[in-house]
Amino acid sequence: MELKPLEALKLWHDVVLDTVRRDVPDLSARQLAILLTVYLESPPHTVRGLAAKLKVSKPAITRALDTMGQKDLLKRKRDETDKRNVLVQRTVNGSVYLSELADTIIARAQEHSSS
Amino acid sequence: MELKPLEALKLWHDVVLDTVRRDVPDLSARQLAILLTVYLESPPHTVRGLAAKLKVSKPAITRALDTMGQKDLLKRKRDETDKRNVLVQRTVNGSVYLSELADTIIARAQEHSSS
DNA sequence: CCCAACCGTTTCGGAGCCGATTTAGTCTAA
DNA sequence: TTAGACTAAATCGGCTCCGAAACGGTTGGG
Repeated sequence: MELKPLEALKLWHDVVLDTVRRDVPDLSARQLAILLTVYLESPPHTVRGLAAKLKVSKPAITRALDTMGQKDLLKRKRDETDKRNVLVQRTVNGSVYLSELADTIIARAQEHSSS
Repeated sequence: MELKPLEALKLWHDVVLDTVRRDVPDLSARQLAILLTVYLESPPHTVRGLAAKLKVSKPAITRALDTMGQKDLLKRKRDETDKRNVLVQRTVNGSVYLSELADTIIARAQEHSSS
């Protein structure tokens, strides 16, 4: 995939504009980073691990999991082999959300390549 | 530019992760949308126009201009032909910021195309 | 001349997120 | 068995942002 600076920014502009406009559900950059990490990288995903990866505090991860859990984009599960850990797992709803995001990105990317 | 769903999400993941980690300067999705609109679309840009485009309230735009003005990413200018209007204009600093964002996107995109 | 319409900003109460610290539960090694 | 290490979650005060409504300044038509 080759991309020139102006094309890259236009792509970013269109997609960000889309996500801002359809206000439901509005995820912060941090929340989106968590969601994408859980769905794209290999498990297991713990609070501590995510905090280290994003370089933010653990409570920030816990709160993000709370809000995203309410929206059913992600779910918690106790690690039965070590009950101190919480494993972050995917949901059907979260898959749908990211699938739609991917569709948006692809659609916008094609618009720019054709122009 | 052709892009498969998984590649699109990986690209988004990497870039979002980059922006979350280097916390300075941290722009919300809304602020980034404003910044990109001002730099990519043809002027003039007014508060009212930006609010309509992003589908958010006018005070939200005013506040975003305050914070981004402090960071010297954007500047206000009174419209001399109609002093009710405020024109949003670009700055050198803002150009640099977006240029670096474009570099990040392009670098990540190339990584994925080579893999 | 004036008043209605328009502009961006400010005020207001409410909601959400922040990091640091504390709490409660679990595991492990001596 | 027990003390200490380690986990995630709960608490705390402080900060930022939110939209609705109110506000002052500007414009243009009647």
